[in-house]
Amino acid sequence: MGRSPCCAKEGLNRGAWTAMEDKILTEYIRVNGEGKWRNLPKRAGLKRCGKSCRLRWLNYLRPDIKRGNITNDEEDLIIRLHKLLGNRWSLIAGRLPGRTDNEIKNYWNTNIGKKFVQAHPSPTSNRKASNQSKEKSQPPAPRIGSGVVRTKASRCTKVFIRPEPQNSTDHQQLILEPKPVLGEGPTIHGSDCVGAAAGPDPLDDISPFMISAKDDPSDFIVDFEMDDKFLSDLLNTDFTSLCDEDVETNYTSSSSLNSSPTDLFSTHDSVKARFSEGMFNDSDLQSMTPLLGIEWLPE
DNA sequence: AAAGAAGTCAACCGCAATGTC
DNA sequence: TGACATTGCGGTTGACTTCTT
Repeated sequence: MGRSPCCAKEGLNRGAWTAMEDKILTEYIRVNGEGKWRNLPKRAGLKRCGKSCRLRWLNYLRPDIKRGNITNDEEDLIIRLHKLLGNRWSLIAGRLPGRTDNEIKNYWNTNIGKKFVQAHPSPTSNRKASNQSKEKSQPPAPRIGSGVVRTKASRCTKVFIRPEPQNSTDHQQLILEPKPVLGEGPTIHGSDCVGAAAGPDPLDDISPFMISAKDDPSDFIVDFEMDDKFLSDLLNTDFTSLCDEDVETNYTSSSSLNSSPTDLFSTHDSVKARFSEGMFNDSDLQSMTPLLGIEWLPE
């Protein structure tokens, strides 16, 4: 009973891939396409686990992988997306063409996270170097109750067409009939809506790589209901600057002593979380919109 | 120059979501 | 509807490289 292992472990190669293995895998996928990872090693003649093949392809061999350093624009986008999505690296990577979730995860853990610790040193960050070395691979403490906007909505209620993405104050709101997302990707129901929005999705609004609606009329923003409030509102905030304010606020409170750097990094997350949890009524929400730097859109 | 510390990143692991029968 | 298969994801590890003393 129970789950069978993804592959038999006996006789399989592990560790770094050789150039020959890369070539075999690349050639096989070029001819047969991606998928069927479980059977791929046998068919391709590789002594590798299917999962390993998939990972190697996705993170290294894919032709559209972008090599080289993360640019400042990309870093800024990663920060903003992480602010919004938390450690959902695949979603973040989806906004950075050519970058993989593994690459972004590594970059975050080795660069960005460290920068924030240095920029906002906390009492808990003054650990001895020896402790840091032991904990260097430890992930940030789970952000229990963090307010990362979970976009896992149950239904799509409205669609926004935003003529000028940069202008957050006078965007035109067109309310259309909800419609399922067709084509690739999961459906809206019971799925992660950010991932579900194949192609255009709410995050387009903060991506420097986006195609504007002016250029592509099909680039509309699907906005998911969060107890009458909408993700697009939150997306208009400058999360990075909010973060700085939030850090200061957190340091003045005694509770911050037990906070990890990533706790402090979570800007107004608790407020945003309550949006999705329905803990605020309309008047609460309206009064808080200046704090969040968002605009109240009356129904 | 050598040794240890620290940083980087590819790869692995386990789990959950989803698909299929 | 449940069991199993498949896929995808995030966390973690460990080998290798670079830096510091």
